[in-house]
Amino acid sequence: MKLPESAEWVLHAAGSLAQLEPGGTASAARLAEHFDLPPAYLAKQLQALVRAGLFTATTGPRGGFRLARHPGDITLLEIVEAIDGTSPFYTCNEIRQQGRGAAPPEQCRQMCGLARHLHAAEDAWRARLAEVTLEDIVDGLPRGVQRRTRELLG
Amino acid sequence: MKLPESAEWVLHAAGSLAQLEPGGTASAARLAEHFDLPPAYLAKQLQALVRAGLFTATTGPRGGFRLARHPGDITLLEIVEAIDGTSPFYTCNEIRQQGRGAAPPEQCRQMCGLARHLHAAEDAWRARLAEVTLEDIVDGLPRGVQRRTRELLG
DNA sequence: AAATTGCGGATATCAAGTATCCGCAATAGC
DNA sequence: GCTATTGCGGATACTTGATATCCGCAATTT
Ligand code: SF4
Ligand code: SF4
Repeated sequence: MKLPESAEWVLHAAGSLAQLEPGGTASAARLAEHFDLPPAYLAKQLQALVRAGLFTATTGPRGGFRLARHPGDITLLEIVEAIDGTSPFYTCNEIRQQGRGAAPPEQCRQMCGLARHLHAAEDAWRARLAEVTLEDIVDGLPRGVQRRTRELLG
Repeated sequence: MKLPESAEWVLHAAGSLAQLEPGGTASAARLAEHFDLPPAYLAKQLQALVRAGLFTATTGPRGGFRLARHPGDITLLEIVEAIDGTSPFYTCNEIRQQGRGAAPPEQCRQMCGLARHLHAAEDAWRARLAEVTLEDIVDGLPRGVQRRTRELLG
């Protein structure tokens, strides 16, 4: 039950892009250097954000990644799910219908309390992440950080 | 980002014990048979609940596991954490302080927005699971299930 | 004493995340 | 056009944690 470390990476990458002037672009190599991360692997993870429609990529010199939408329109949940997927933490394998204590199917029409509560908890997690946008993150930055990011990355 | 399958197993095992008469006991072998699960591995996972203080184990014939507390006093969160641990989904590795864009330490006194929101989401998940007890689960069972569980497991 | 059961350790297997490399296509600048 | 830069996808290792089994030992019931 852990987010892949690459989730942290892309969250920071997205946060950095959001600090640039609108439409600002940074290459995978530049971002890897900025955070001291393995360039090849980071590049591969960033591609997942492109597939998810959060980043736009351009090839060639002066190319790289930029946000596909306004920072206020990209939530942390979208970024996390682009890397980690949308499959639930808890998957009910209907073990109550197997083995000696197998319950008859007519008792399994609806999800039991276990599965319901586990999914509800998961929804609470997702809902909380869906409330926060990249713009919120940038706005919460300490004074001077954004200027520095632009200097180094821009 | 997935709960181990064994979490599902012990949740069902705990739920089954909660359906027995107070203090009711079932061996690992019996529970494995009940749900058609690998006996050796299930036994090992059940031991983790004993270490967590949720189950009490007795050796010898007619021995096995029973709830250490009243079902109304055992939450789903405790069961999940006994298996999955309490370490956070998101661990901040302070990557903002590494690489070319390393931020000066005086800007890193407090947790940034990223880490704060990720942790808040996690807390929402935990809080939701902490609200539900085994008693709630048993109470929500369809009519007749508890009687059947007692017959088969008791 | 014998059978049952939990406990801890050692070990093997499997899946997912981490990490690298390659060839290819697209683009910018000359 | 030529070249350098950059993203893209596939193939391939490596590492880690979860799954799974087995063993000897201790405790308890009969
Ligand atoms: S529906 Fe509920 S009782 Fe049935 S297997 Fe899923 S979690 Fe268990
Ligand atoms: S505190 Fe925030 S900015 Fe710093 S490394 Fe952690 S998540 Fe990133």
